[in-house]
Amino acid sequence: MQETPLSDLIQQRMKKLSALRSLGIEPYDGVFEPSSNTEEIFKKFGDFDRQHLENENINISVAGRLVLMRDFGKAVFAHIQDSKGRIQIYFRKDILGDKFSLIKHLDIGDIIGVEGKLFRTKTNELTIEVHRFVFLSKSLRPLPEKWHGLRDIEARYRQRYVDLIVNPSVKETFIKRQLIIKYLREFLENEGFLEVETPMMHTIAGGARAKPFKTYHEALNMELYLRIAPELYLKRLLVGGFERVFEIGKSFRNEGISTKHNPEFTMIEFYVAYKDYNWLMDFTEKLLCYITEKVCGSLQVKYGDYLIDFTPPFKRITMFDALKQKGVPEEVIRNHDFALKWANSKGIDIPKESSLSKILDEIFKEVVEPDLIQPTFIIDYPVELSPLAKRKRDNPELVERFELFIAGREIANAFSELNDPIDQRERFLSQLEERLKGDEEVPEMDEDFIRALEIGMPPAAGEGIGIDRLVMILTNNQSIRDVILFPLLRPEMK
RNA sequence: GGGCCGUUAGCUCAGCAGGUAGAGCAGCUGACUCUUAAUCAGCGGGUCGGAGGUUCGAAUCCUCCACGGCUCACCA
Repeated sequence: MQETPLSDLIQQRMKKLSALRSLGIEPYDGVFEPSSNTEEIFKKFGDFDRQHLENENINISVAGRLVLMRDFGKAVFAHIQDSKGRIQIYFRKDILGDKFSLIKHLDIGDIIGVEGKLFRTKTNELTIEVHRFVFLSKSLRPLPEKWHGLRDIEARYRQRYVDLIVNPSVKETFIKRQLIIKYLREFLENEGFLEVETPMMHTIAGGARAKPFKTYHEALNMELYLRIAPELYLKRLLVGGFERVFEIGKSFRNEGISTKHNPEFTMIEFYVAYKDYNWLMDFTEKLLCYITEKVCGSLQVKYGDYLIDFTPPFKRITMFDALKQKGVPEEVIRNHDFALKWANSKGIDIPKESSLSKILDEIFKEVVEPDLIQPTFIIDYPVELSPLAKRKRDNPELVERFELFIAGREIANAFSELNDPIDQRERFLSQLEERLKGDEEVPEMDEDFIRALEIGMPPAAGEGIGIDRLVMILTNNQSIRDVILFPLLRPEMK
């Protein structure tokens, strides 16, 4: 980090720091164990009226950051903030005596401990009358303004610590994020799933189609990739005899950054033996209802201008029917040349040499996806788009796969897992042809995964859910960066 | 990567027919023992993101660069 030249404001604070030291007070060495926190205080004493508090004579201590101060000369009102909230504190000269003069060395942002009597002011605010206070950490850098807070988006991401101090809704979002993951885990554990950890460093970046990050292991003299998905390892565990497994963790994709994409993102994948994608759709509804109800207290959730309704059952429609409903003609769905012509006529960009399935996928993204606001399962995708999914018995050109869309975004992707090793090898091989044509997003052949399938994997259903995107919806945030504590940014210029 | 927009005091923002920088909050000094965006009086604070250019003169106009935002492209 570069050294910022010391501004006047910082120098002022340095002076106060040395003034305290010359008085024998070490502002970083204070020892203080609060007896309570702001949440407890309001929970316990929030209902006590003035007289009741007076009669009880409640002595209490809290620690936190000074966030507001109103100086009246011989009395000072302030608010301190701890992890749970804020409470007003009241310093009086006639109570604190000599120590009262130390208040002039206090700054907004300092962390202090206070002990004293709980009372209510004339305006009826629950307040601590300070009998003793301790410096715990002197703040040398001024915090943003009390009224507008920190607005600058770049500063909010770079200095998330400041953002968290001054913008309460940010803290709420991340508390909710943790709850979402907690209830997700709880639901799966109650359903008999085992949580596992599989490698994040892969020798072959498989399980999805994406450009990986490369890294290097010195001792093994070997190039490695950060995983783009945990899928192939989790399925190895099905082979090994675990029947219900899940993993919550980061995956990494070396692609563009947007309000919906961060290079590292959190995903859950879970796998269930002896079930198929139909079972999984019901299960997904239950899972999302459980989380939404617990975290939001309702199945209806406001997201931007929308009211998302998680009440099951969610709409289910095949990919082709969804296209037809949007006015895509039958012959376009069946015929490559018609499809290409139709896409071009609608101004949809189609990469060169795209197959019919790819063209339909592009049309789908353009025409159908943005309108999938309420939770909707799109089912039965072309086999070519889904190299790890099991074919439908009655139509081998399609696979037993669904994607769940909410608010126009893909939230989950799931399928009945392909467990035929010969079919799997053939699908990898046909993908490899694309790789030879220069598509570096196509993974290399994973021979060990094929070997595992050859040992035998039970029929199973598996699903991946983008946690960040789910958190966005349940916390009403429009950018993925607002649900990731430290989103990736270029380094600061000096 | 393309297009559009932004970057001015610690923070939030004005100022942009080109004339040499302002407010509020925060800070400092003073007054005030029930305020809560406390109030009142006074004071200090800026390489106007960086580098070039045009001009007698640039925060303001032009070019390039950096960082960010939105958007498009990319994205199983």
